[in-house]
Amino acid sequence: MTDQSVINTRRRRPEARPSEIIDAALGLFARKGFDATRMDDVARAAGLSKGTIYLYFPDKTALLKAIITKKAVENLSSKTADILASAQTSAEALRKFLALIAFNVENTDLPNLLKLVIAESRAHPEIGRFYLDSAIGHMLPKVEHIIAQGIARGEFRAIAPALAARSIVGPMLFAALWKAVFEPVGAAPINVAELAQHHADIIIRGLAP
Amino acid sequence: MTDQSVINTRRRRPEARPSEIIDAALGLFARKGFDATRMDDVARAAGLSKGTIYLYFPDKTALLKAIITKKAVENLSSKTADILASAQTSAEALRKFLALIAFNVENTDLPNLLKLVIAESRAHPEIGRFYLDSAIGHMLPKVEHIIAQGIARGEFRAIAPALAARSIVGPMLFAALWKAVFEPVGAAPINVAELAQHHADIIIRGLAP
Amino acid sequence: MTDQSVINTRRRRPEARPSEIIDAALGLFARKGFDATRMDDVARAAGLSKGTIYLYFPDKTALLKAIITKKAVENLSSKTADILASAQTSAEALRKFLALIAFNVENTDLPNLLKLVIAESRAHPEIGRFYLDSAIGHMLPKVEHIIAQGIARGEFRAIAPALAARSIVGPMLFAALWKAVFEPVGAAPINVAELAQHHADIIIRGLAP
Amino acid sequence: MTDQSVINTRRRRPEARPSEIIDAALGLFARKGFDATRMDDVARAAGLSKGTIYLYFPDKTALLKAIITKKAVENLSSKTADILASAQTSAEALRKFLALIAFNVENTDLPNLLKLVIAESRAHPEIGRFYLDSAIGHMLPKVEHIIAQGIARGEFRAIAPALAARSIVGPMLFAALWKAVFEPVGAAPINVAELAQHHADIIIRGLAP
DNA sequence: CATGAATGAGGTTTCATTCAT
DNA sequence: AATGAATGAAACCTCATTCAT
Repeated sequence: MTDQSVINTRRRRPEARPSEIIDAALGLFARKGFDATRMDDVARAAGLSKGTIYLYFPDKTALLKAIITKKAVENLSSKTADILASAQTSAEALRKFLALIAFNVENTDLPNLLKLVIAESRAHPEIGRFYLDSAIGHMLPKVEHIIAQGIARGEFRAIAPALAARSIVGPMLFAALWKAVFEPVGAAPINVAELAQHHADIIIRGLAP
Repeated sequence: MTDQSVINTRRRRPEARPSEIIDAALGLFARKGFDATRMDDVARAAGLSKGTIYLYFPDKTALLKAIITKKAVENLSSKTADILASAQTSAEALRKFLALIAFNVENTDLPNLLKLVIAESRAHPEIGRFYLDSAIGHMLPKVEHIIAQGIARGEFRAIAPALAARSIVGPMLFAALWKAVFEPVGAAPINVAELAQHHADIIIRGLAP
Repeated sequence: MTDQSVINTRRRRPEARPSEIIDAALGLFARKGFDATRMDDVARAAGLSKGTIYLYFPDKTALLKAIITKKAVENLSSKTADILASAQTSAEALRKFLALIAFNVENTDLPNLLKLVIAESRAHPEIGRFYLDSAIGHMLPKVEHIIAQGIARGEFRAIAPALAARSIVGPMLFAALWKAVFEPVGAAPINVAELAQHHADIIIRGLAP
Repeated sequence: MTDQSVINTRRRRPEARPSEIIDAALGLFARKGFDATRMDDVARAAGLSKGTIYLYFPDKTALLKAIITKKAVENLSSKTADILASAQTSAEALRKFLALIAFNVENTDLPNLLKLVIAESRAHPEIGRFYLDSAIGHMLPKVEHIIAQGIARGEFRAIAPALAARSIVGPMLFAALWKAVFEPVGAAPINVAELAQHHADIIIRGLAP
């Protein structure tokens, strides 16, 4: 009708800017890699001009860090807690946990995020460190806790929870990288949910007293 | 001591040159990443001048491919076959296989190679494809074969070998990336051999009829 | 003589930029040759930095092509048509045409442009082709037309217009290359206007019935 | 049928080496241009190794100069003199001269040599100067002499020999460049002998008293 | 004489970052 | 706040030239 209807860049809630930029950038970084993505590409994808990005992020690396920070926390399922709490047995908790990870692997940026962290952590150690602290540092203990609880309840035999946890999440890492790295170059798609369920079967039997 | 000890690089081309360059490059690519490594760095690390590299490799990408090719094949344990053949039971084969992978993860370039493949496969899809075909395409079938054999022998219950194989190798992938990605940024070192053994325990019990 | 007089190159992009670059480049390419001219030289001559050139031309070759395109068209005397139209006789048209070419040889970039085309057409065949199509492809037919008209009018005897045309323009080519190639290395300057007039005399007599 | 029969590089008359190199180089310089020709290409074309060239020529430019020197002199028809001497009239001399040039344009390296000189004379002024002195400096005076003689004999009207000479050779220059520059990029081939003859007709009529 | 492996200076091009508007 | 023209450092790669054999 009037100018009102024109989506004016200068009028859009500017508080949302950083988030818009981050989303645009993750898409590109994940698809093309950090180095191969130009700041110009990010700007265009965010509907802004190159210079504007620098009003919100001091440099390209800061943008990468912001992405990891935001997405790692987002994926860091606040849901996890709820879902686990609702499980009646440790075996059920394990199944639900693996199903949740599988869902994230199949439906979120998690695989690409992981790939990004792996690829860039040498050049930007803080990235690796941050992901280690926030994402992994939160996940592994939860699994270890499930195991320990299962042992305490007599559901599982006495094994080392730290090692078992890695036995449990390893195949999910496998699935994530398969999706992010190998499927794009022609590997047969993997059914992550099925793998998670099958893996849970083996593990739960393997942990039985 | 004397001039004798000075290695003259203008000596006649040793057949070993390409291999020397590859080794020097893998170290740098793994430590600093492909893009962040300058051809000059590679040259210096190999004790040569920049131009000399180009006598053996047409460009930087070719060097990367050569590394993957050589190292993937090297790590592609010709030993695997022998070792597996010597196993009396499928369970033993599984243990030996995991121990072998663990050994490679702890003592060879495998983790760095893997990280390199993951990091560069988007920019250079042939790299990912090649690794998929050569390394992974050889490993997974072997594990699947062990499982299938175990089922046939009545050692294992009837499960899907393809899925079980991923349950088995997943934690080794976890270990490799832990070493290559997270230990360098401060994560606690992982005892891969122990993890492998522990994982084998769980899996073998989990597969029991 | 204050800061006012300092031209700020960070000013908003003037539409004239490409033209400024082209002019600067032609001077250098003609003086030093295409290969021997560094993009840095062009940039400095245009009062810009190296990178800026690439905002307007994708690469060095594109710059060369743009020069040829612009200058060939510029020299492609739109005037030719007018001037020829005003001639009462074919002989007069011939004289005027030769005088016009002579003027261009003495007062425009034509000789240097020609030299550039000759020098670079092997490495960049499109350059040669383009010049052939645009410059030469327009000039020769005009001359042939004058001849044909002269024959039709009975001013000239019946000869092959295509061959006669080459007899007519040849010495102008000679003059252009003399100026561009040999005068710079010490040859005695040539009076092109005089040569044109003298040549017209010979030709017109030579074509008389 | 002993080693004798084996063409041994090290045994071939080494006095001929420079000449062999020059011939190989001219072919390449003419076909690909001076800058685009690698010393390696020259070496291979001459059946030698790169280093060997440097035993005969101090650098690439020296090789270019040697080519111009040798070929300019070769084309500098010692024959010209004889042929001209045999002419009964100045008109006949003119015809013979033009026919000779046409022959050279069609059957020798002359066009490519000319193109080479034009292309390289700015970067290597001695080249241009040398060609000016030797080739052109010998040719033009001969033509001027024919004209002067014709005037003296009453065959031609009184015109300026220097200017007339340029009217005469111009179209041959045109033909040479047409062959070397424009035919390779798709121009219709020119019949040089025919042009020479036709041109001679026009000129001789044009010079008639 | 001849070789060819080795060198390293030098040029084009890219792109993160700056800054006048 | 936003723009986008301008910058210039940095990196790949080429190839004339050298020199140990």
